[in-house]
Amino acid sequence: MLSGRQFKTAIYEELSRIGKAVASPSRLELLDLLCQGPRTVEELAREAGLSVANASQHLRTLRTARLVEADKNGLYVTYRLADQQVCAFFLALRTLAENRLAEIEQIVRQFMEGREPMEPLEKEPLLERVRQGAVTVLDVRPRDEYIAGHIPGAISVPLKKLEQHLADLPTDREIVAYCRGPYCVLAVQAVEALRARGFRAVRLEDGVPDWRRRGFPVASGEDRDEHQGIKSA
Amino acid sequence: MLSGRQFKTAIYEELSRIGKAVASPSRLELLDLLCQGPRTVEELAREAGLSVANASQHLRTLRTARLVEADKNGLYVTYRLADQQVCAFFLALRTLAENRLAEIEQIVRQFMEGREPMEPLEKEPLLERVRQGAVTVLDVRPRDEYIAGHIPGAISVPLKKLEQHLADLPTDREIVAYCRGPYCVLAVQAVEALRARGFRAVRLEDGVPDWRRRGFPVASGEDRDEHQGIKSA
DNA sequence: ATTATACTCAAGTAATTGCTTAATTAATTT
DNA sequence: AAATTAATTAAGCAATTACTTGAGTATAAT
Repeated sequence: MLSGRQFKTAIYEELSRIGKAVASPSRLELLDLLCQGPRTVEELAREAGLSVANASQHLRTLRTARLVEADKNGLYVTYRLADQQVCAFFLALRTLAENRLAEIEQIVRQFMEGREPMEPLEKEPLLERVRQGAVTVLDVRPRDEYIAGHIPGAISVPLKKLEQHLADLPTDREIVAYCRGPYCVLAVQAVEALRARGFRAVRLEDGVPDWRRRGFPVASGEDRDEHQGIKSA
Repeated sequence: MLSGRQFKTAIYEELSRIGKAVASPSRLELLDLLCQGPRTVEELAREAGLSVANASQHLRTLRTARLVEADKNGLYVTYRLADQQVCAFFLALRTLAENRLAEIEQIVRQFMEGREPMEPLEKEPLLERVRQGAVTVLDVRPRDEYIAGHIPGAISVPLKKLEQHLADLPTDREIVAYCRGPYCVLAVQAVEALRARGFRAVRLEDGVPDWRRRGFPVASGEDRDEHQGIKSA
């Protein structure tokens, strides 16, 4: 028979499993990456700047908290979020941090200083134009992440392959680049590269998880070449 | 100038401040209590079963993460959530844990075993009856928490004073008791006491934060004696 | 079979965290 | 002024956590 105190202790102990899982910067980065789609240990480790052994251990921690799941195909172990709710929770944590910790805005400002402003003055109109397909939308993440989920109508142009696709991009039309979310630097670099070559480009801070949270539809799979008349390889 | 890696490291470091804050069972219990309303250090320590010094330290940690704020009136320091969003975040964490960690359900089952079932078979109809005022609703938390926020129409009968109010309670009408939420034992004890005395009583698992999350209105301040014709002291 | 690859596990260590006790500060009461 | 109360802080210790290195396992390629 459990006493009231024992009961509460046991319950909060369980709740803290989730808390402990998100108490590490590395694990938060891994979760953020997994919000983009499933990945192998090696890829996650590389993206997050961790040793493979270290990433593996962090992933085990996340798995014990039941936030992620893994399965093995051949040599590779692919990790993925155990549930979309985990992504929603990550976004809730991120948003809470953004609202409560002024330091975050400061870090972003510090990173952006010296660069030209690349977000449009007003965010809502941009979202509306993206939603209506009134602009050319570039998904500059690695191809796998695009396939796992992307903004409908967006074309996949991984940052690394941007050079090869410059000829296909419109010079007269506004280009909107997005990547994983507000703290991903891929779209920032894409916009810089595009502007340096004379394109009209802006960055959308939202990633697919943010887009989904707004209630907007998400497409998945390969893109079909009907979009904006561009083939991406 | 911040490199991409430095930027990410700094950002995830910040995000982890929130994670670290909720990585401890004691701090989660304190947050849960603060979701009910502002409290002094001593009260929080007593409710959470912590020494005052220990509670004070945990509260400092929560304050460094900007999740709570404190101000001093005379000898007393009153802590409160820095924002309602913090309560929403706590609920999100709790719900995620409930969905992902089967152990929680097991702990609840273990606690409830041997007791008569006190939740109604269907939860939605109960909520509807509570909302319509079709039942007598008892708030069995300490009076301060009732004043900070309660279900409209509920009357304040702190568990400790339940005995004194038995005469005022209806014997023919269903009584619904609620407290802080699903892991608070006050309403469980209240229902047991009421049933032992022949009342028809059920427990509502929701606390005020859960109720608010459903989008239902929350009342605050002293109750007026028009409700159910009962005066509570 | 041997080698290579992707990943996990174990051991070791440095750093951090959690809790206690005791001292200290700040405001109030006597 | 002295004593009391609420809360914070400091010191100290045990427990936990984070990361590295090196070994071990499972699968695939040669």
